[in-house]
Amino acid sequence: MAQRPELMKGSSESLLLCLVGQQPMYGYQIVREIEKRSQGYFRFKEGTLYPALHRLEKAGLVVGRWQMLPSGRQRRYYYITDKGRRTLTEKMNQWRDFLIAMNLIIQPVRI
Amino acid sequence: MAQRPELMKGSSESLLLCLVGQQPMYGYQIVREIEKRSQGYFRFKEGTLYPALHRLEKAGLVVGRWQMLPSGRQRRYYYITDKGRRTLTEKMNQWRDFLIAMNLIIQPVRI
DNA sequence: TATGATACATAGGAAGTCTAGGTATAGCGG
DNA sequence: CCGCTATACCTAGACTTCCTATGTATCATA
Repeated sequence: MAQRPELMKGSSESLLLCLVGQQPMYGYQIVREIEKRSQGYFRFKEGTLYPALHRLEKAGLVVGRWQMLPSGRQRRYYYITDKGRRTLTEKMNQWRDFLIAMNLIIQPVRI
Repeated sequence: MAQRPELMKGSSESLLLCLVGQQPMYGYQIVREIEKRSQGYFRFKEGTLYPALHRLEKAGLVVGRWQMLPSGRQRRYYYITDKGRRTLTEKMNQWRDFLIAMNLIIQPVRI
C-alpha cells in the first residue's frame, strides 16, 4: 500500500522498540508503561505483545534475558541491540514520512 | 491494541473515505490521486483498493454508481453518504487521538 | 498488431491483532 | 484457609487487511 506497508502493521513493533530503546523493560512492564504514558489510550493485549517481542528478538533487534527476583519470580528483560537501534532510527524516519504523506492526502495543498 | 485497533488496519479506509468526501471519485482515479498528492508515497494496489471500496459500500459509508462515458467505457463513481460523513469525522478524531498517544510514547513528558 | 494506459474485479497467501485459554507466584481481605 | 486480584509469562486459532497474481475489456499509440 505504501512504500513501507510495514508501517501499518509495524507501528506496534516501533513502539516496543522505542520503549526498550529508552530503557530495558520486561513484557508486563511494557504493557503498563505504554498504558500509563498514553494516558490509557494504548492497551497492549498479551496475545499481541509477546509474539511481537518474540519477533523483535528473532530479528535480532532486541535480546531477552531472564532475571531472577529475590522473591524467586522470573522476568524476561529485553535490551535493544545495535541493530535494533539502527532499525529504530529508520522506523522513526519512516513514521515521519508516513505522517507527512497522510497529511498531504487529508489536507491537500491548495493552489 | 488501542481503543481503536481499526486505526492501524483502518487508515486505508479513512484515506479513501476522506478522498471521496472531498469529491466523488472512481477507483482508478483514487489510486492516481492518492499517489499524486502523497508525492508517490502511497501506491494503492488494486487488490487493496477495490475490496476496501466494497467494504465501505457494504457498510453504507459510500455508494457506487456506474457511469457510462461517451466512449462506452464504464466507471464506478463513489459518493460519500451522510453516514459516511459522520464516520469520517469520527475517524479523523480517532486519528488525531492516535497521533497524540503515539507522541506521548515516543516523546515522553519529562518531569 | 503489440504495447501501455485505463478500468474493474477476485482468489489465495502473508502477516498482525484479538479472544480465549493455560501456567504459576504473591499478597490481601474475609 | 480460601478466593480474588495483581503479577508474569506463553500459545492456538479466528479474524482482518494488504499484497501478489491473475482475469476481463476498451482505447490510444507506436
